[in-house]
Amino acid sequence: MSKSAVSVSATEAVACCSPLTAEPLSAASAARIAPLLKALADPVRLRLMSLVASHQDGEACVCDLNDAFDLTQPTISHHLKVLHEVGLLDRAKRGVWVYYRVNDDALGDLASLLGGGVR
Amino acid sequence: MSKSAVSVSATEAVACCSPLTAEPLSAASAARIAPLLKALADPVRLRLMSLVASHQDGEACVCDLNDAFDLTQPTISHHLKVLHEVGLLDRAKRGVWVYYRVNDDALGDLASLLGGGVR
DNA sequence: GACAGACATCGACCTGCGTCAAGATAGACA
DNA sequence: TGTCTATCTTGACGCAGGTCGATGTCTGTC
Repeated sequence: MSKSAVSVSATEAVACCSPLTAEPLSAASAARIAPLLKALADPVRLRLMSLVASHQDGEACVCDLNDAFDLTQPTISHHLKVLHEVGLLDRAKRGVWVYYRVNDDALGDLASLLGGGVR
Repeated sequence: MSKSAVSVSATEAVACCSPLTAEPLSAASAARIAPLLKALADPVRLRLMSLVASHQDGEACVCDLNDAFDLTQPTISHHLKVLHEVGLLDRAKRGVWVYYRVNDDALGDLASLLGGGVR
């Protein structure tokens, strides 16, 4: 699987040479990774990820997230959808409420790509 | 020209903040970090970073980078400028040629933010 | 069955970004 | 000094993306 460009063994990643710096990225790999970064490259979505991740039990209800921003509910819903579509957030509907949870694997892979995460 | 010192220290921008999953990110912190991610959130710039980092001696000339893409030289120059302005790439002009080098601290701090790694 | 609340989707507006062609700048060399 | 080469800057175009108001869908309650 070509995903190896992203999910490189974290133990091999050293401070001096992260996967990104180890060898030239192929155009295909770059095209696959860029959307993940683009999804994170927004202040609102960055805070959403952080809010969800640091929330109790690691998951947060949309109603909680709405209150943290001066934005309308559709806008928050849109940002959550973007994060969900790239795989950074998982969705779970329980009754009337919808809960979001951070996908640690996806986030970890990105960290490995940039700097190796483990130092 | 007097506007050569546009670039900010990417290290300062990130170093202030704890990992994404530890506690909610402030709006100010998110606004500082998002531009860094946005600079990386482009397939061309992702490959440029990778090409520069994995090049001999860790630095690459613009002429080398142009050949790796089906884009015009001004477009490559534009992308390099974006990466330089957020502090992800360092610039050095020697004679006619301009060499770019990856700022490892900036990349490492981004990775720490995403992966929760403590330095 | 009808109503109310939580969340998603749709359509529209406006800003920002990637790209290119053309011109400008700076160092090297005769 | 003048010319050549390598690179950067400017201006313009088209498209993608963030935001909002209005509307739709689903679930639980009376």
